[in-house]
Amino acid sequence: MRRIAPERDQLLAIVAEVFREHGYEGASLTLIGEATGLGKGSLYHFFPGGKEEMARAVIDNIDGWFEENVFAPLRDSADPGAGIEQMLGATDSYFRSGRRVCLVGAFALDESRDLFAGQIRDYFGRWVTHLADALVRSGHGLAEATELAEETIAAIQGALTLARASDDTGVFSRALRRTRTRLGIPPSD
Amino acid sequence: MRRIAPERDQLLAIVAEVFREHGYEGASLTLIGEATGLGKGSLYHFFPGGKEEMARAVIDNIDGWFEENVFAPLRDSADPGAGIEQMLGATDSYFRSGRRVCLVGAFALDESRDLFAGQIRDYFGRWVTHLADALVRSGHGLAEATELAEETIAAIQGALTLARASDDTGVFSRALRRTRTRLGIPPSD
DNA sequence: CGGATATTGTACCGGACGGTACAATGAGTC
DNA sequence: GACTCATTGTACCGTCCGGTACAATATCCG
Repeated sequence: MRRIAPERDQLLAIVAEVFREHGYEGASLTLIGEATGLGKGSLYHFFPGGKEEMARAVIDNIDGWFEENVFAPLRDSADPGAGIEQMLGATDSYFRSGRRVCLVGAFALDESRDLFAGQIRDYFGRWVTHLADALVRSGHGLAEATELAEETIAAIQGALTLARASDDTGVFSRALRRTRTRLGIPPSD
Repeated sequence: MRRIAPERDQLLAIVAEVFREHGYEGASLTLIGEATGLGKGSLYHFFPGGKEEMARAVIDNIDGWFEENVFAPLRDSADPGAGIEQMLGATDSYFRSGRRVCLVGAFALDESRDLFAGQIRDYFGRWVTHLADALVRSGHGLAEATELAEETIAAIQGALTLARASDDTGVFSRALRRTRTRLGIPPSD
């Protein structure tokens, strides 16, 4: 019986960082090898499908993290407002207040989208849906909740782009603060 | 005396499209050659600095287009509201209602940002500044106008990401509609 | 121990990459 | 026509790309 190695998460996190910083095309196997300390032999042992499988596993891993730390609070919190606040906190810490970029968002922009279209659509779709659900449960109408949710996720993604473009994490913090206000969450600081 | 070839704009537009679709790394000289119908000889004749100079020229060209069609109306329109409406119209048509991606935004996300950091910061900085100016002239306080401007550009960028991720141009249209409402511009349709 | 299986390092593959060299062609000018 | 200079096609460069092959080594388990 084989154990599921817990280091796999750590490995995927490192690979994710390479994809995040260099994009799908820019993340060469050499870079991935250097970052992980693994040679091609090992890399292809863990990911026989090569680079594409690595990226797919990375997206799945990110998706799982969001499922657990972002979507679950939205879905399961008795108080939808508290769930939304948990989501915003998790989002802020995940993106390191805008110092980190959204890998899925970056993949969505260039041609690598074609390879991972399903996973990308899923990730954003579930984020919007779960947030909209929470908003409905906190009293909004369905149509308004859906628009508000879509607006929120777009605001986060846009703030990441702008924060990185201007090299100013303030952009991201301000975007999150505005989001809290708009969604009726009491400001955290 | 040499004429400034008017075809240069057209050439840059084609090269821009390749960068837009494939990203900086993904846009190979072969792809650029095929799209433009030019061999390497011609390409390196027009851009002795190679791919990097091509990208720089493309960003400059885009910047020029925005200067003329987006920033100028914001700056020069007697009625700031009309200027903002012109900016939104130009933005919608430039991004083809979300079918097209923002090249500068895409460059901002991956490592190619390091090469073009100045140009990227400039592009977004001027966009935000000019919009904030117009908002001040239409009666907002400076602080509020700045936040509103930053929020607007982030909303546009995020909507582009989301539209592309979900393959749904409705995302972009809805974002523009919300922006009009938030900025106090009467809806156009 | 032994044997099986998981993991690794290394050498190698064909092809594409960005870039260069340069001779041939084109077009405008006197 | 002859000179000039812009433009182009082509062949080539060294390097890195993603991927494969495979033998050597760990690791686990009986």
